[in-house]
Amino acid sequence: MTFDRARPATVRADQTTVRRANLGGVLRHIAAGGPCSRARVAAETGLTRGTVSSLVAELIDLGLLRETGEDESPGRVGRPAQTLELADVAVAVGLEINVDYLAVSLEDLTGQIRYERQIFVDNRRSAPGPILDRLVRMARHALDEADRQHLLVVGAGVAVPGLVEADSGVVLRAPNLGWTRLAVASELRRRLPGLPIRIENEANLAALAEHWQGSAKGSRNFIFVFGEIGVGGGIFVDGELYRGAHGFGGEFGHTTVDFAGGALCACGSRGCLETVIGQEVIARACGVELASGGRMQSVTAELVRRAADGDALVHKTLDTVGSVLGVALASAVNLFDLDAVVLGGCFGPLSPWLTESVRAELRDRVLSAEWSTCEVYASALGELAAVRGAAALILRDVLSAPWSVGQRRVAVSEAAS
Amino acid sequence: MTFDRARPATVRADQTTVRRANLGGVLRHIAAGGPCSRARVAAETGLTRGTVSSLVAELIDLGLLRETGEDESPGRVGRPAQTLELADVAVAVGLEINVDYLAVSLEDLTGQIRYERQIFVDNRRSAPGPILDRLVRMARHALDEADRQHLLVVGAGVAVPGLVEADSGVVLRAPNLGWTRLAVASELRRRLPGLPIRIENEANLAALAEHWQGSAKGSRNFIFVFGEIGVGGGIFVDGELYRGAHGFGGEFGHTTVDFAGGALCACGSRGCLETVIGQEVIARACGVELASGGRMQSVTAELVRRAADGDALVHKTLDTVGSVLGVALASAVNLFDLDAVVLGGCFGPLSPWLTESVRAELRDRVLSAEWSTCEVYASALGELAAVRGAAALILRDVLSAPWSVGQRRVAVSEAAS
DNA sequence: TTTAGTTTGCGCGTCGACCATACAAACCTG
DNA sequence: CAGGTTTGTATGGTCGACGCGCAAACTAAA
Repeated sequence: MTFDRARPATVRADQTTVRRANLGGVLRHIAAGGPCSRARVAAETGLTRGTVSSLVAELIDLGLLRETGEDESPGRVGRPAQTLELADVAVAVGLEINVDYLAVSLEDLTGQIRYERQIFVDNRRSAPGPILDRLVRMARHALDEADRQHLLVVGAGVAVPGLVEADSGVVLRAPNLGWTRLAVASELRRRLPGLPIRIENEANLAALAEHWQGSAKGSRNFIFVFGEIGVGGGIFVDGELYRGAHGFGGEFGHTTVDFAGGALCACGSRGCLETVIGQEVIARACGVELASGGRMQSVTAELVRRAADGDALVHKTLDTVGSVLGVALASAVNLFDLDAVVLGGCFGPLSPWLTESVRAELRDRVLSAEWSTCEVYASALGELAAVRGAAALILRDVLSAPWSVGQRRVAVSEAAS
Repeated sequence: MTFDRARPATVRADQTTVRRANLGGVLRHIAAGGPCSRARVAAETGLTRGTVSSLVAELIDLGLLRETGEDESPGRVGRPAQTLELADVAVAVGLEINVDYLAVSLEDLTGQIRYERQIFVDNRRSAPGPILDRLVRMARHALDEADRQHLLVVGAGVAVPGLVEADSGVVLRAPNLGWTRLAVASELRRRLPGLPIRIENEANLAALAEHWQGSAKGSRNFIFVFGEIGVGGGIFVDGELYRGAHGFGGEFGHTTVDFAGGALCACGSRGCLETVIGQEVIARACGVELASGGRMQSVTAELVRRAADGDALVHKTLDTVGSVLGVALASAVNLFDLDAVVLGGCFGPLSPWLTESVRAELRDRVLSAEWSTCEVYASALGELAAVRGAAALILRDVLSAPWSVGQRRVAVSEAAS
């Protein structure tokens, strides 16, 4: 092969590299460990108190930290510590485009939701343009609300149910919306100039949300499984969302589970996991009618009701679903060496009747099960996961690159005008 | 969950961090891009010529770079450039423990093999102690040879066919050797004091070797599939070996391919890929006799011979093997978003009769196939892959942390005495 | 042969960032 | 109220990269 000298192997390191690394380090330390004094940050990071003071001053200046009075613990000797915690001024906009609804949220660095709206529309019947227009109107309302609450908007994340090329922000394929090769990021940037925007797959973002504020808060390596009409997946590796070479990673729903053929999948292939344990398939197997145009949540609710009532057919079906899911998960866990599984989408509410069979398969089939058990949890965020993840995507950017807030601030104040 | 403040979120950055990053950056730039002048390195990395001079001086001092005369290209104006290239002084020891042989090698930073030995022994019949003793004797011979060639040994990597806990250097399970919970790293360190030693799974190391000097040289995201009695896998993500939470990642051979039950696997589960396309299974399906105690390579050779002769049964079997492999690979590619597959072990020589069906399944089943094709290659290193990977593991450490060579040098001169 | 032009590699002063140290402020204890 | 303790800030020192200038070495052309 030929070497491309154009792309340098590593970016050159610099004094500013050091400063940025430590700025981020201190901020993340407080974000992960909770309120904390300068002296304690210094002791725990290995930096000097002086250096920490300087870094903290800059972070306060950026609007990311704030001093919240003195440490009041009784019996403490010495000069009282000034407690530092995350400021709740910086917020990100979360946007979600889904098959039967649009959603927007405003979430601050501490994980508090400051604003939230959801409207139900059948996006299968609309062209992309009007959908994006409607989404932008919702985003503008959120920006106005941020203004009213004197919040500092640092960017917007967008969740899309499809294959997203993360770098370019192009949705390559969203089968349930009927989209192909749609440049969502640039379309939105044109309509919301100055606002940093990132697009991601909804399952990935739901995984991010579960890691940010949900069931996977303590886990650095887990898979989030997202049951809807299709089955999605989002994988965390070493505390970071796994994207892969082009950002297509984590496509768990198209794991082959029927090697002998199987039903035709929306992806064009056969025997995919989602043709066996997709929500519609489960509903049909349980004898639950799918009202045309009816919302899928009501189907899930009906399944939960019957399962709770002890419906034998539902129990049997869910046992099988759990087993198939567990077997497919075991293969993924063997490949990724994960320590948790989070069940989301329709699998969340149904988890009481799924986890046992999932656990059993993981126990039997994961090679390292003897030395590291892989836990199974239900989603803590439910339907909100994807929107929250969309906001969290941007908030995590802030945590990893706090200095960027300087530029973001300028950009957004222009966008609001 | 509770936060553990003990482990700092990020290591603190420092001026030495900068120096080290740039030291590594310059070294890797030359390693990846080939011989190069200081001025060119400066232009391509973004560092100043002065800074590059200083860094290069230190790298030459460490024995990692050398000046090799002037650039002789005719018609060049200006002062002639002094060409820099990797020095061939720093070498790593590669060690391999396998079922029916032990191997050792000495490989320098440029990828040249400076020494190599392989002895055939049936390690299934020996206790771990004598095996390690024998391996250590082979390693000592290699160290002597390094001394004779005036080479600088920077460490040793060890390939083991089993589940390895990378951090601790404990082999948790090596079914074909009958090992459980064996602290290989510390055993070897005791016998070879002062020599930095790292243990890894053989498939992971074979993947590393293919990336270092083999078929996957240009690919940053690929899976290496290793067909032996069992089926192993090694995955590269973003140019780095993927390890996962505990170092157990990449266990591709235990992907479930028979959801209806299937044959019992050595791992205790059923329906694993290796029960369907393991080398013994293939041989049996092709009607090739397995001489008890005979070496597996001869079986592969026989299969290749028959396939080349046009044996219909072999062709049909390999078609099926390729399809099953392809389907399992497609699931892995959907999860990891890879852009290449490398077939190794017995799949390497058999690849002419496998790749087509593997490619077909990937084309049909990989969700992103339309936008990023996943190439299929045969291993370039064959049986040597794992030993070479073991050495490469250490050599990559040197590339990513060149300053550590200072300490390594001292350590090894003691070990040699 | 001389002169101009180009490129390379090195030396020197500057700047930015962290460290070590010292010190004042604030609190507890007796 | 004095002494001890802890916190946060200020000051000089060191380290590493940057920018600039310069000598060296070579080509091209008069």
